[in-house]
Amino acid sequence: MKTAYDAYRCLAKDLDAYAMNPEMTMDIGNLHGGISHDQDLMSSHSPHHNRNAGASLRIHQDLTVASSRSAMVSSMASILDGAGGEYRPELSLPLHHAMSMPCDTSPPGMSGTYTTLTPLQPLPPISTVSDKFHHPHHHHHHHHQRLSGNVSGSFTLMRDERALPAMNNLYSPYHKDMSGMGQSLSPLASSPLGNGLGSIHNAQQSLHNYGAHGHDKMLSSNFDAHTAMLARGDQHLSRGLGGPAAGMMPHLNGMHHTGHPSHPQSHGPVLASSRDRPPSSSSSSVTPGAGSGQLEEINTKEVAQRITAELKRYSIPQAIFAQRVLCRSQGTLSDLLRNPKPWSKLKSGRETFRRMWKWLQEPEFQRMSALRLAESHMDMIVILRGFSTALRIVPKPYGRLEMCAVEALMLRPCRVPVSQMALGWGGIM
DNA sequence: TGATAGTCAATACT
DNA sequence: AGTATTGACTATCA
Repeated sequence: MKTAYDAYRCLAKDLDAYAMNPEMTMDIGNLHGGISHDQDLMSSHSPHHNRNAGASLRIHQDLTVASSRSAMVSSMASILDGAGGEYRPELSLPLHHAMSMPCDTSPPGMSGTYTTLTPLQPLPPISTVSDKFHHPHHHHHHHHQRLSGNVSGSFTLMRDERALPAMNNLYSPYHKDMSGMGQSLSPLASSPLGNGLGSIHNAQQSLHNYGAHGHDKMLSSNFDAHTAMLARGDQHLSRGLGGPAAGMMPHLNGMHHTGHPSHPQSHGPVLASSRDRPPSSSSSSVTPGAGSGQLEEINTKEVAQRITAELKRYSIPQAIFAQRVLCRSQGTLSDLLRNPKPWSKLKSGRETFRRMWKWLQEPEFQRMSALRLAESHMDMIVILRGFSTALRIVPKPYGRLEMCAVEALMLRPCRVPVSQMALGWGGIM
């Protein structure tokens, strides 16, 4: 805590200097100038139906009037409180654009390393997003705000989707007993999936970030681990690493247990073969081709079992999964998992099972990306001109402030040593 | 218009 | 805290 306090003192000192120096006094024109890089982004998205839009505006307003240290500091507090004061996952979804975001209607290209205070989007009808869900790789590198450009302004507010300890933070409460639960599913590293997606299933290396040794990491460690992982990016997908996460993938079409004869469970096929289909329902069902993702007949019972197992395995609450992956309520998910209807009897409800199924197929990294939304889209970086320190604001439910070295942020955003990045004080909320 | 499916939100339960 | 249950509501369809 002393370190945290020192960090605070450091910032306070900067802010004091800022307030005392007339030339550094924040001027609203510059303030807006500092943000204007992103105004097109902000205005191009509907802010309605979105409490985080309100949070963004509030930040803007708060910082606009902050002309002294106390005002600034209190603004930070209000940001933290206002943006995340209460956990409303149903409204915290769509700013996350990293890959598998089924609820996201925002245009691709917003999930850059630094995106500024972008309002959230309303949820689309479920039927409109399944394809996006299925092609998650296309939304991950764009609009990287150049910090160096922004720093020259008065100050900069950024949403930080890069640095995210998010994954670890999200899962940190859920890490208990990971080692024991790892046996519930086969840890096969490369599943010869019949749907042609097996090639991406090797790269589930990142699980170790929140696995057996992930839960007790400090924020700073999480930061580093995750950024490193993000930096590796797609390389993950082409490397057969067979890491601890290798057990994440479901077994489809009964092709499972590869290399793991000790697997205690025997799963039926997720995708029903043609002989399993009820004759009455087979007219629109096809055997899934590679990447078809839409027309396959899903073994709902099997999907339900595997989703249940995965949620248990990683201690992911139903509410989180339901909200962020399925855009459904906890009660709905619970019912679907416990009482899955046969595929042939489903109508629009098939979409929900498709989402579950697709989530099961996602590389682990993408799965977790889909689950870490709330924090990632509220993460922000505040950089004050002339300051060497940046504030990273992470509202509730993960509320905290972190201090970052601006230079480090600018130059090596994905490779900053943890020790330089996070001096934050936890437990502020 | 009634039957059915799908979902939510409240609430009970563990 | 997380999960299960349930009544109410809407949408769809015959």
